[in-house]
Amino acid sequence: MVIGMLDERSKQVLYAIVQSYINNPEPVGSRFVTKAYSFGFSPATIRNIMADLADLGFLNQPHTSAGRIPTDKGYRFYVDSIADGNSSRKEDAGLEDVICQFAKKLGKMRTDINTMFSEVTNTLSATSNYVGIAIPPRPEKSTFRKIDLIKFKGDNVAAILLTEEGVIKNKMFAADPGLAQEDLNRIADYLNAEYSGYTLDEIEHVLVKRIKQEKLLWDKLISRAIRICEQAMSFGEDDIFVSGIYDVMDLPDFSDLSRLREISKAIKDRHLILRLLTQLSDAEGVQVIIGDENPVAEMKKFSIVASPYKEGNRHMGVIALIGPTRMDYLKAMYMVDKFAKCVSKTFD
Amino acid sequence: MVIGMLDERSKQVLYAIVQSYINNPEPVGSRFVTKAYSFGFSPATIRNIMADLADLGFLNQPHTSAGRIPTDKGYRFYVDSIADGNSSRKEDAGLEDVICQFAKKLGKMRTDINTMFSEVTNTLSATSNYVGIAIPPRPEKSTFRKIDLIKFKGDNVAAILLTEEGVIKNKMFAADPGLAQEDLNRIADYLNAEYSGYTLDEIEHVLVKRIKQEKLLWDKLISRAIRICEQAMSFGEDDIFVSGIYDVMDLPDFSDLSRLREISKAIKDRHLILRLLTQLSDAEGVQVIIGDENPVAEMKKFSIVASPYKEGNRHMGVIALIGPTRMDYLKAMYMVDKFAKCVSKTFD
DNA sequence: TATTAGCACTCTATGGTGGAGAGTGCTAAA
DNA sequence: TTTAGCACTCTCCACCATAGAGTGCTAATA
Repeated sequence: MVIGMLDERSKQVLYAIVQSYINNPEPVGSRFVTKAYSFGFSPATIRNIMADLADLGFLNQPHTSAGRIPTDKGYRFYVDSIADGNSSRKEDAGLEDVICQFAKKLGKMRTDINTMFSEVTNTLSATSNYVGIAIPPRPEKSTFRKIDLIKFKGDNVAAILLTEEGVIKNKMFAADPGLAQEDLNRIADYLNAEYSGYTLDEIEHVLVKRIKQEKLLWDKLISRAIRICEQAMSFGEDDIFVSGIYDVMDLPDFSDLSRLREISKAIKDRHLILRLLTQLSDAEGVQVIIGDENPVAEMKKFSIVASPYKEGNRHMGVIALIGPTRMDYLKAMYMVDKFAKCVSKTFD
Repeated sequence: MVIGMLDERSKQVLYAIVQSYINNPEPVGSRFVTKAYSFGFSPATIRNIMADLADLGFLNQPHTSAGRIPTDKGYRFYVDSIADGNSSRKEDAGLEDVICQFAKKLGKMRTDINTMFSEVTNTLSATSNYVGIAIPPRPEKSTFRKIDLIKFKGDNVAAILLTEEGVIKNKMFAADPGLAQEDLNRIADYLNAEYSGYTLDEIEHVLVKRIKQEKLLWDKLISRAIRICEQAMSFGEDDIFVSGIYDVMDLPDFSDLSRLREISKAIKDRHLILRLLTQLSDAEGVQVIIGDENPVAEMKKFSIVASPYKEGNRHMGVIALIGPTRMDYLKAMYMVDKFAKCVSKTFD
């Protein structure tokens, strides 16, 4: 069942069929293959090859007298061929243009990271018609820049945190009663002076350690201060950026509602996506997960094309596209790759 | 064409038909009306009444031999009847429960305003199956609490602004080269000391005035500082919170893709919604816009139920539901009203 | 005069039929 | 090894007939 089993001719036919099906989602017949791609063979020969490919599990038949459509394994072959450099991407001036425009825009844009990432996913999904996803730099991994603690009515305290990377997070929590704004200022000053330059991970580590020490010391005042520090610095799950449910409706693959329901169900649970994609964030270059290869049950009918972006050598997050298994992998991989590189560049 | 034209009996029949159609979206026949609602009349009589109602434009016939469905005008009658207090809302324990739970949750929740509003729209859309929308307090109208200016690489400056109401906004902009963090600190201190308690509107007013004055004075340093103030304080269009495209797919009204496309197109343009709903924010109580009544062309096939929320007597923003014209207006109006009141309460 | 029973009529929805078309697999010939 | 030919299968679509729901109208009724 290895690709090695296929001779050159079979590979070409398989590649052609997958490509054709990606171009328009209709079962591919032997006659069509001979016509559209001029191998020097008759439909009958192609039929034999196709029968073999079906036996090997690369192709499927919706019913006896229909053409063939690729299986997930077929798509996998296609993607691997692309990755091996056999891609013959026809120049798409429009696409180049979009990417070029986007790169310029990112270069000029002076905004916080949130705006940037929603720009990324919007452009991604609008030009690909797939669902664009971006995972911003994990706050725990990013370096502390500044924190503000501000008192609100009813002993509530707002903490606003800014990282070196431009991530701004905020939360509100209830503090001990009777805490004055000056106390908060002192605590904030302390944090800003002491911990600037550390990653949030490291800071939390230190704080937890100090809380333990302090238990022994039993100093009420310091205890209170440290507790507040801890609360102020611990931010929940990060947002992830998703866009393109609207765009995906234009695809023939989602021309019936049930499929649309499935994909929206799949992307509704952001934890799932977060977990899945963060696993990919340590890998190098563009990754592709095709249909059934996906460990997440809800996504076994879709494909994911993802690439990490980096600051220098540090892997920060992931940019991805989710679409039907009948995805234009060539385009998707190209786009995700370019976009990830654009984002990496803005971090340097 | 006034409702006054209808006698009591016609009104009852119309009300019954609209209610029935809202309950399940099938054309309502005369036979059904007599059976389900026990007026003391035969189908033939009801038929006459229905024919009259159709002539007056309250009902429509999909085709000659089908029952009647309400027109927008029919729904308008229904909504007005509800507003007149003729509503006979049957107790829905589940709904009461959701609202009660939600009120408790809001009371306990110590979060920033963003989290609160996404909570609001999520709950709204999940329990109604319509699209939930919230417009947070307009930042220009809210009172300035604190600003932070922080220098980033390449002369970029991050401005983080906090209002009395708990709105946190941030932006990044390019400042004059060579501006040190201390300068920014001084500017921020000045703003915080001088303008705390003013609304952002007022502050901008003052700043613009000072810029004009300063043109005469021609003092470079002050000029620079004021310019930065202005940039730092001017925040773009506000976010609006939208959720429930997923939920809307469960409605029979959107069982075909084209309708789904339409509504997603309609809510995609947030400026449009923002403009539309802010117009409603000065009104009192729950407002209903039905189908064709909507000035926005893209929304003429949908209905909007909206209510402003307030801090004290000041109108802050709007909470709304968008759904098909065949909406459960009774439920939607009830929910939007309650939710708006909940939100108002948390501001006090 | 208002209401109702009866009835013919209209339109939709459903299910069955048959033919066209597309594509296959197999066999036998080149 | 490749190809032409052919029987076979399955889908799609148009067509038709029928059942059913609901109407509008008319004439009878209270």
